[in-house]
Amino acid sequence: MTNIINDLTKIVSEAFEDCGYDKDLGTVSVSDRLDLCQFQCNGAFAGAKKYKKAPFMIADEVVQKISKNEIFKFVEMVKPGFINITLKDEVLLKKAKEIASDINLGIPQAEKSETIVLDYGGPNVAKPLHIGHLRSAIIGESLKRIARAMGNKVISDVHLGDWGLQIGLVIAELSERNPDWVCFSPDFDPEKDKVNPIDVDELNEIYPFASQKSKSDDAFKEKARTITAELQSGNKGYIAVWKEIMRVSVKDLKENYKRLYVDFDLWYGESDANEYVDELIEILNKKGLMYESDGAMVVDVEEETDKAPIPPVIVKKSDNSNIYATTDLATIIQRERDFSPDRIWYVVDKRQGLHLTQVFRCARKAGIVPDSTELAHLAIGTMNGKDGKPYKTRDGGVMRLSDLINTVVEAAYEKMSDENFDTKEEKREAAQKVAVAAVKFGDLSNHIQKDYIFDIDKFLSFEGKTGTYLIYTVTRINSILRNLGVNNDEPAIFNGIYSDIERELLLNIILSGEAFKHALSERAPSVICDNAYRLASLFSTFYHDNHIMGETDKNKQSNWLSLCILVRKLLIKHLDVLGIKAVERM
RNA sequence: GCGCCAGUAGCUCAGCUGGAUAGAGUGACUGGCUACGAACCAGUAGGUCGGGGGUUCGAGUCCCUCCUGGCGCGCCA
Repeated sequence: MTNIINDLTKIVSEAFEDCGYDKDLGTVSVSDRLDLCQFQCNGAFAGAKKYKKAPFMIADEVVQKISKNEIFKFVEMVKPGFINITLKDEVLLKKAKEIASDINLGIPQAEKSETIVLDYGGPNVAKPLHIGHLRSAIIGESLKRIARAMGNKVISDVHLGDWGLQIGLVIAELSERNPDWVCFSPDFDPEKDKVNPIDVDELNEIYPFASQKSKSDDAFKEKARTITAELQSGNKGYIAVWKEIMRVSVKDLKENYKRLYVDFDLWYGESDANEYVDELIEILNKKGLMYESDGAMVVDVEEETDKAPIPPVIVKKSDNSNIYATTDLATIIQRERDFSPDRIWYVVDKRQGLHLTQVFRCARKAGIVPDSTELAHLAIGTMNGKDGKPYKTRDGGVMRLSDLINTVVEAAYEKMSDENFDTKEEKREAAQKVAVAAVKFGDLSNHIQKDYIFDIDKFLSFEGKTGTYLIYTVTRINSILRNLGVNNDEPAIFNGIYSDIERELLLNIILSGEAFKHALSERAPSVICDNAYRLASLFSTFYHDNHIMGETDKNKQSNWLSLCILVRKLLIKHLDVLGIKAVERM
């Protein structure tokens, strides 16, 4: 499956070279003036500087060289030096046919498949998911799917926050509320003693309570710190209650992520890196990187080119317990050992930028990953309220993720009419998919690293550039195919272009592979959102202008049906990598 | 204080390595359902791209400077 932009670039580059110019000038891109042409090359401008020659003269020479190529409807020089290209319709039709019969629908496949560890989600155990967790989860999920769709191996890891002070706080609070629990007794024996069960709702309530308490109660805070340190060094009772917290919490997290169609290959957490901590410390010692400072053990990570001082990274706290930098570094050792990844991506809030910079630098200095392994922080922006500050509900709390989803599901359910469904269950299921589409598209269409305003009305609006519009477009195609009894995967017959809008739609179909390329290289699901919307929007115009079912010219009709089938498949593919499911009816 | 990011239509945002007439959605106004699903389509109005310098044949995009906002800056994650 060849790529049209590459093909054109090759032709134009060779022409530049034949004329005695640098071939790199021949880069062809999609035209930003579709009224003038489909593709353009602006290399003559750069060439003009280099060769001290008027750009139109260079462009003219290049155009002369390629004007006879039979794939062009026309290729021309436009002053002051643009090279404008438009392809013959047959070329577009042939390309569309290739895409329709390609299992990857023209999505370019990696020449060399890479192994990518993708770290996203990052929820803390014992803490319910709130809307602040939405972004990392669905952006990470989408990047995973995009990378896989392009032929890479991706291992996703939820990387639970399960080993730090927050666990110490929860255990401390549990021990104050339930001093009689057997796991808090000094003679606790994990072999024969059974841990008391914990209720998920109580667990969800405890963390914010304990967190608040530690701010005013120093003795309690100290207790939590001690428990954290003892847990990390293997206290049997604490380990047992920790396991119970994990069991309850992970079950709850899994249910929540499942509703969002977010899933992970690995449910590892910070605790899983624990067994690599000694090795980490040994490496840092052996290389002489670690030294004592104010009672803590630290590693310098400053570099000469830094514009601002970067503080050393703390790898052991003064009480010898581990901090998140420790587990993050140990986790890198673990990942390197298990997967030897080409890349490790962290889909994490951008406010952790400094921390990850420190960790990455320390990892490089310690040599725990090869230089060729990319360590990247895919920084995500903060979700703010309409006042520009981190979002709070009316009563000042945080909104649970499950509440957000429930609200949107309800609204979607109300909007749908019963007659489209045989059963209530079917309708409920569709409402769930529509709601996820609305929420995900609403978030993913924003740039990942930019802060954005959380506005529940935006997620509840099912009109315009929304996820709902995309699946609505699919259901309209479904209707036509259903009414005519046409199979979804009938072989494509592209026998002509009967209107300008079809030409534009075909061009967009052919260029969709570029969007995937761009989305992966920029790690930007929003590029997929834009392309999906453009496809759906062009299709809608075409749909309004032409009545497919009533068309009497059978050639035309079968051509249009092929277009419907291909657009449907491609839209579903776009939705799939966004983590959105289409529906038959809505 | 230092560093990073941002400032584009009433609102929310696109704009790829500088290129032709700065684009969407939404809101406002207008038109279109006795043809495949109107959660749709077509159109109108709305912008000195934060201010000021500079580089360039050409700047929303690059450089300098100022203003405004957000975030980060050692034992939380």
